[in-house]
Amino acid sequence: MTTLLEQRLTDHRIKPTAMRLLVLEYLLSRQSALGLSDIEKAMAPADRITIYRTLKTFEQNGLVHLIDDGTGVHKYALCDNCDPAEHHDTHVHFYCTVCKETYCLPDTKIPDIGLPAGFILSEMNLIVKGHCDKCRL
Amino acid sequence: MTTLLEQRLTDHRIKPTAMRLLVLEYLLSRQSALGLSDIEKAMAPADRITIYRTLKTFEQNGLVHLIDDGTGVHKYALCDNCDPAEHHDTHVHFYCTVCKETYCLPDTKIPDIGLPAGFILSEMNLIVKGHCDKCRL
DNA sequence: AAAATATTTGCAATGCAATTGCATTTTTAT
DNA sequence: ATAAAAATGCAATTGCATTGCAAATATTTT
Ligand SMILES: [Mn+2]
Ligand SMILES: [Mn+2]
Ligand SMILES: [Zn+2]
Ligand SMILES: [Zn+2]
Repeated sequence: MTTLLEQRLTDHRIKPTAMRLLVLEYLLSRQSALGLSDIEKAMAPADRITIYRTLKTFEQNGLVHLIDDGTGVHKYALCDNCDPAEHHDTHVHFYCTVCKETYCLPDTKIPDIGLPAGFILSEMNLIVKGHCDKCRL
Repeated sequence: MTTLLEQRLTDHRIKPTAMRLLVLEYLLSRQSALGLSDIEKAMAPADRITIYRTLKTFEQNGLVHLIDDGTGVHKYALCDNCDPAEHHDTHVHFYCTVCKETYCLPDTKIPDIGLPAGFILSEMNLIVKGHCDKCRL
């Protein structure tokens, strides 16, 4: 018998170890992007480095994507439907300056940009800061 | 008598010290955004921390803006015409993966984004990666 | 099942860049 | 000239990502 969690890992060619199942389960339970320290706290007393490598494996296999939200801390969020080979997470990310949470906005795509002549685009990262829907006045 | 460099500092309520004049002059001489280490090399053997604080002062007074280009190193570039009080550098930044230089694209503004209901925008940062005009194949 | 191999994990150590504390020097005001 | 304020230089700290390596665990081969 194989659970849904296990299935999700094996679909991305990741062997389902205990740690990996726990991390995946935790990511699924949260709706915002998480930093390594966040996950570390939830997994205590599991080793930080193991979680780090777990997330790296997830990222390399298209299960999570890495978000640079400008805080200096890498955030991780589950991919919607990325290939094990290639990511295609081209959505905007939102950082709430009140609750300090980082959200994926999967339906908000980064618009095309007209670059000066001679500039060739390969990737884009758009991060928006402000107040999230839960932090209104 | 007061030089143009001195004028530019005093216009932003910054007292023109030797170090500050040198850093400003160097920023003017380069067309890409610079990291602290870049400037440090050019100012050798001047102290790194003094340069750091010089740049911080510049930034606080609207003379330079700080760019987070995703490399993990802060980059500094002269502002076009910012108030001493408030920045309004809403342009796109471009990171060339070949020459590793970061460029301001002052004429390429970040387009408006439609956020989900309840999200209030306060700032945006768009960084585009690719090949710059000097690094074509 | 036992041995050999490959993978995963845990701990220690490293590296890198931003940032701060504090004493010293320099500048400005009295 | 003296006192106050600002700028500088050095040392130290912090906070993160990242790697080396040995121990533990899982997988494959005999
Ligand atoms: Mn996302
Ligand atoms: Mn710029
Ligand atoms: Zn919020
Ligand atoms: Zn280039």
